[in-house]
Amino acid sequence: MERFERILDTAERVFSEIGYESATTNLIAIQAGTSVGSLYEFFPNKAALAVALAERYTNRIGSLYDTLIVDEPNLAGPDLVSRVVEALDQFYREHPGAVPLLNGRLTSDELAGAGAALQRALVRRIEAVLSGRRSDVPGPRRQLVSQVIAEMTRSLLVLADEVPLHQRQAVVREIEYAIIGYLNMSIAEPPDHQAITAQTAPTRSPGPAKSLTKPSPRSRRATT
Amino acid sequence: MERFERILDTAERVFSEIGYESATTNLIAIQAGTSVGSLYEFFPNKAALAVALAERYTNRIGSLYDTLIVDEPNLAGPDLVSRVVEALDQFYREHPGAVPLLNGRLTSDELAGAGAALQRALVRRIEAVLSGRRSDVPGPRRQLVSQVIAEMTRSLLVLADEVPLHQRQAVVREIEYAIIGYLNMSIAEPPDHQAITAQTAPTRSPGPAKSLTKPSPRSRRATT
DNA sequence: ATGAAAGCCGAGCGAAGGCTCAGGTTTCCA
DNA sequence: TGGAAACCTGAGCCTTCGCTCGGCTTTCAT
Repeated sequence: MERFERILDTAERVFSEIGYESATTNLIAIQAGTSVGSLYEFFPNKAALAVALAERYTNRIGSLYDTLIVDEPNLAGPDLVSRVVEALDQFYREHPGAVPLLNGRLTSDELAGAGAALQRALVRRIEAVLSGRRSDVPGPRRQLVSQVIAEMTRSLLVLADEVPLHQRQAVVREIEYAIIGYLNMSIAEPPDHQAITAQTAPTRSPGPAKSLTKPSPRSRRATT
Repeated sequence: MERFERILDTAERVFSEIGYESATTNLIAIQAGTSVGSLYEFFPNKAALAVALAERYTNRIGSLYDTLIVDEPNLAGPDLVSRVVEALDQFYREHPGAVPLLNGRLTSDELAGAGAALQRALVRRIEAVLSGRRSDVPGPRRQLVSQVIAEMTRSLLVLADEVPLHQRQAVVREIEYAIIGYLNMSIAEPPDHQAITAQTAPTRSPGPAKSLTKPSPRSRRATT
């Protein structure tokens, strides 16, 4: 195996085991069966290790999306959401180091940028799907909705990752409900042919805002 | 002003300006018009500053929730969501330091615990509201749903905080749609009288999973 | 006025760890 | 086999803070 790859894989393991901050370049080098000196032949500094890792993850996740999204232009929305969310969950299960690295649980500097890059890449892909399927929704709004979906997915997958293992699948399912529910609420099919023409954010239109989720009268408690 | 308070307020400002990691205890002391020595009279170490700050924020946000939630047992769901989300948004606008401090954009150790404590407190409150209003939903599921709502709120408020100022309000509105949409999807009123009796997670029930969000046939693109 | 107790100060100690570079080892051609 | 170029090594340099502590200043009772 190439030295470069071996160092990077070791860094992945060490970071995921003890965290980026606690990991020392010396430890990574030794665990990789080499020395700090050699490590610094390949990586100009410690952060570069994390950045390289983040890029590797980002590329893989990007491909994942492309496989799932581009290849299935006819899949129903909810099914597509399920697929993508479950694939991402699987990816994070297989690469536990990716969660803290890409989702900012570590100090700022160049690392924050790596996580942000992944988010941007995903937002772009979600936006592409939305454009293809819901051209009735104005562009700027599609972008906003894509950002929100990407963020919901990211943060709820982190939650799934933190929750006890036997609850993980349940949380993942909730992510799907959350995304579908949000889509229904925010860019529901126009009531009549093409009613929605508002700009970025329809001042109050999308949600009928009926007293959904309100208790049925009979079950209301006598509080007071 | 008490020395203790002045130091804490200065720490709040310095942390929010240059971040927890970059902030040195010397700088905080000097900016507070005192010396490191005195700072360490009040706080046993640097982390204690952040923890004290986090506790102050947590208490205030807790009260905020209580004011909004406990006092309004009859408000319709969507209106309650609006209120809470907008109040939280306002709080974060007024206390920019609270966002990174409570939402983990900083290194682990005792700080992670502070953010987690806030989340737990909020989950508990959301769960209380849900219990009062939707006693038809099984307890464990209410807890899961509460966790998801708390997490959505947290992460999307962070997004609102990162987005250009003129988009902030739009993102906040999306948070409301997301929560309402999720509630509709995950714990919709039982179709008939009380159909849902499943345990933690109804294997596939909540979402009708019809092809919502699918394009109307006419607008489907010709992507091969 | 005086002494001592309480409070405050900040130079600098010590630990941690990222990174360097002088020297050692290996490779490989002649 | 000689030798030199390429490669590898890790002891330790050097910087950066968190935190301490010996001494200075203020306060206040006598």
